Amino acid sequence: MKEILIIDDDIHIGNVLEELLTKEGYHTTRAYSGTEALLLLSSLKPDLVLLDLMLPGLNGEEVLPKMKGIPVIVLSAKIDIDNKVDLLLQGACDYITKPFNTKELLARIAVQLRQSSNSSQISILRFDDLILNQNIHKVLIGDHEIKLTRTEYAILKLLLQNPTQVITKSTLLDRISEDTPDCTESSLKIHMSNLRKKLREANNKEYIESVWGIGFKLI
Amino acid sequence: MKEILIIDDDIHIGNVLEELLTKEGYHTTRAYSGTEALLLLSSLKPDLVLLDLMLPGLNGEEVLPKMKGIPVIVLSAKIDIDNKVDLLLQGACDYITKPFNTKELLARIAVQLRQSSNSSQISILRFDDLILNQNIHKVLIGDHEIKLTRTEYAILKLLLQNPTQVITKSTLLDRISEDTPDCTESSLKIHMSNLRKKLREANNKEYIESVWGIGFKLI
DNA sequence: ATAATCTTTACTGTTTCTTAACACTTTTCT
DNA sequence: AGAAAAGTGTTAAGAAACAGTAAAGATTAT
Repeated sequence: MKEILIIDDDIHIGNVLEELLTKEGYHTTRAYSGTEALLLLSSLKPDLVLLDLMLPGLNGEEVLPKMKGIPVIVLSAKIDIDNKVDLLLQGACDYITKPFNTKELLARIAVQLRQSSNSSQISILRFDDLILNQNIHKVLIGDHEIKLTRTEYAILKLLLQNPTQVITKSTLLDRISEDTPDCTESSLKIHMSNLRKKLREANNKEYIESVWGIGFKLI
Repeated sequence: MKEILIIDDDIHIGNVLEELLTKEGYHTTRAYSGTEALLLLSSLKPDLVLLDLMLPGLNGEEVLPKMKGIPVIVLSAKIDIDNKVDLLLQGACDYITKPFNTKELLARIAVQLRQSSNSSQISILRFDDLILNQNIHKVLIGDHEIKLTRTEYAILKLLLQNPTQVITKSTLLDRISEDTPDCTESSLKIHMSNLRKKLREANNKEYIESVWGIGFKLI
């Protein structure tokens, strides 16, 4: 889920933004001053920043240069063109004047996130000491590589994407159908067995539990 | 020098834009219709496109999806928010309403060019002792030149752009479809074989590994 | 028109998938 | 409670899918 940092000292506008973005499926964090934003920045690694200009402490113009590598959309009531231009040249990715239209704001956020996601994201799934690296398409336990077939990999990936949740056999079949179109319940059973065997051989440990009559889950 | 393609049927506005951008140090090319723009697109490879919406022939909305990979700023007198939002979601990077402020236009152009140059427009790709120079369109191992066909070059380039990552056959086909429109999985196999052979002959070394059922990656 | 390149066809060997068979466990039915 | 039914876990083996290469015909560029 994409993380958006909202930097605005106006509680009301912040609330509106937070609700809007949450509804849209983003995760949000609030900062009420420039200094607070900078503190948050190191721990939280937001995918995008919404920056109000009029801030207590450090103002927006001073905060902007610190946001290297993260797309920043400036929100402000200021409508001075020169000011707008300066901000854009200093590193802001976009500029929206208040009051803003919510649809447009969401669209501009989507544009920025689209652009930043183009530049190679790493996707690694973990569970306990099990690591699945989707970029290089490898599974590791500790530093031991586990060689999986396409179907086994797809099954494990799905389980790792929903850790501790029970995945029903039918959703499993559904979701791996792209990789293995004519896998049935009876063949799934075999894949499961083979997958467990490989994991067991690597670590002498059980990772996958069966839920009787329903499906499987990680333990 | 950055190349900007101006797509606008209004001679006057086009002239203004051209003068403005030229003064600013850009090189510009004009297109007066959507169809003309598409024709130009293949030969000219602009760094950015300024797109007017009201065009004879293909209109702006129809042209937009064809501009994959090139940042597009839409210029228009239309101020309908929904329309604006649609365009942004369809792939436009920014939207400026006419009449526009020239400083702001220049700033927004600078932002887009800055962003696209950040996202890896490196013209020399390396992997181990393999060097692919996009400027002179050549591949070297050490100082030995490897003569590749267009398709082989496109395949190797894509692999080099994502070193150690697994590239699926389908994305491979997608991304080289510009160079080789009707390449299928079975012909890809042959290109792969030929490419490997050439690399092997040059260095007696394997660079490309197959990931069974998925695709390929550099090792 | 000639050469280069791309796709198709054909064939071999390998990997992976599914089916079938069987032992075993849990649930359900009477 | 005991038997039948349904579910699970493994093994082994044939079927299907995939990878790699060569050669020939089709297409494209020069």
